[in-house]
Amino acid sequence: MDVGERLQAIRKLKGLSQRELAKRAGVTNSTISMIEKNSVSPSISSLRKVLSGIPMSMVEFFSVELEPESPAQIVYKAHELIDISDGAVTMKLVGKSHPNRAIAFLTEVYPPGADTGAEMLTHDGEETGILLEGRLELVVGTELFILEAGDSYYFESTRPHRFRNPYDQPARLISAATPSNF
Amino acid sequence: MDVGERLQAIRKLKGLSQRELAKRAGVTNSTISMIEKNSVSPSISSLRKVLSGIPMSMVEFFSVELEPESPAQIVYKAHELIDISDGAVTMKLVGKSHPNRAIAFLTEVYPPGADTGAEMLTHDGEETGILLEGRLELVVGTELFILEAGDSYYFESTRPHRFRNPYDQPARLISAATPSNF
DNA sequence: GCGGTGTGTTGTAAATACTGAACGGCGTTG
DNA sequence: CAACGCCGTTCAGTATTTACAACACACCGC
Repeated sequence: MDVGERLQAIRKLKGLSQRELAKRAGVTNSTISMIEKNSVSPSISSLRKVLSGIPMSMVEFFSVELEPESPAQIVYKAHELIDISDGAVTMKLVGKSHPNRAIAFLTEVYPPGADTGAEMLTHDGEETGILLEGRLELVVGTELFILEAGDSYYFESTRPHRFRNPYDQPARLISAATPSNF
Repeated sequence: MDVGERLQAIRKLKGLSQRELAKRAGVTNSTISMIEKNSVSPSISSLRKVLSGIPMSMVEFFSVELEPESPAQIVYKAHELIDISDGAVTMKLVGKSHPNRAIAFLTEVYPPGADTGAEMLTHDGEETGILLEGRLELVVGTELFILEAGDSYYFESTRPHRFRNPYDQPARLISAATPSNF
């Protein structure tokens, strides 16, 4: 865990010089130099000042991955999505070549009558989505919502939930959940 | 962002006294006291020493959620999304009442000529999305992609990237990123 | 060659953080 | 009520970090 190395890598990634970053951060260039050379261990307040010039949060700073990423497919045509349909509901997952994805991003179609099941779903994480067309019924906890095209939702997946399409038109939506369960 | 308050909350959560934590961490109790009272801003090295006595990483320390969750709105009508538009690009965020959301889920519109800027973006996390209509140019690292309606993408946000719409039709897409930067 | 502008590094003096040894408060035990 | 143990705070001295101002080097235009 090398603070100086991290700072230097991030600074260069942003294309900033020590002086430029120092000016934005409200510290002197020598401070940046010494931090990067690990000849000092900056105080939290001064590191935070430095990061504010990037800008970047403490959490980001300490969790940024410095190693170059492995090559993976980036763009997917519609037919390249993984079909993980469950029963009547059509679900297609974006990013098949990302085995350790953080986000499950999918397009879903609920035909008339489709349902995630009478038993409410509960799992870890958070989920969100937006309805593109049709109407859809969403139950979270004891609350029931009727979603219409353009409506969106966001809730903690630990709350019991259920999706259902009791209408006579298919409902099409795009959703995201984290952490990914697939 | 109150370092002292965080440290005290975490220490008490672990059932440690200042002296006990100090002993495990290899610092003096007065150091802990002053950090908790915010009468000093500890150096990275000493904060790291302190955290090693818990034990806890820097990332954990800065990302721990101290407040209990408040009940939040679940369903949002189209007009209830937060507008975080940046220049020409229209961006609307789902889940305004989730201040500590894990996912940034948004609808974006790139009018003709819109661009995230000549300077490539790099930040923590991963991002994904799907193009609903129009065409959009995506650059990741040294690769250039042309997205068409129905195409999707998925990549690590640490890779320099840029979105641009050089075409004469607006591009509309839905995206998800984690962790949320907003 | 020169002067100008950019880079990162390095002395020194001032500001800040850390240690070690006090202190006062609080509950328990004799 | 003393004596003890543990708690968190405070103070003075020491150690570390920071700002300011130089410095050395590289590049560019003239």
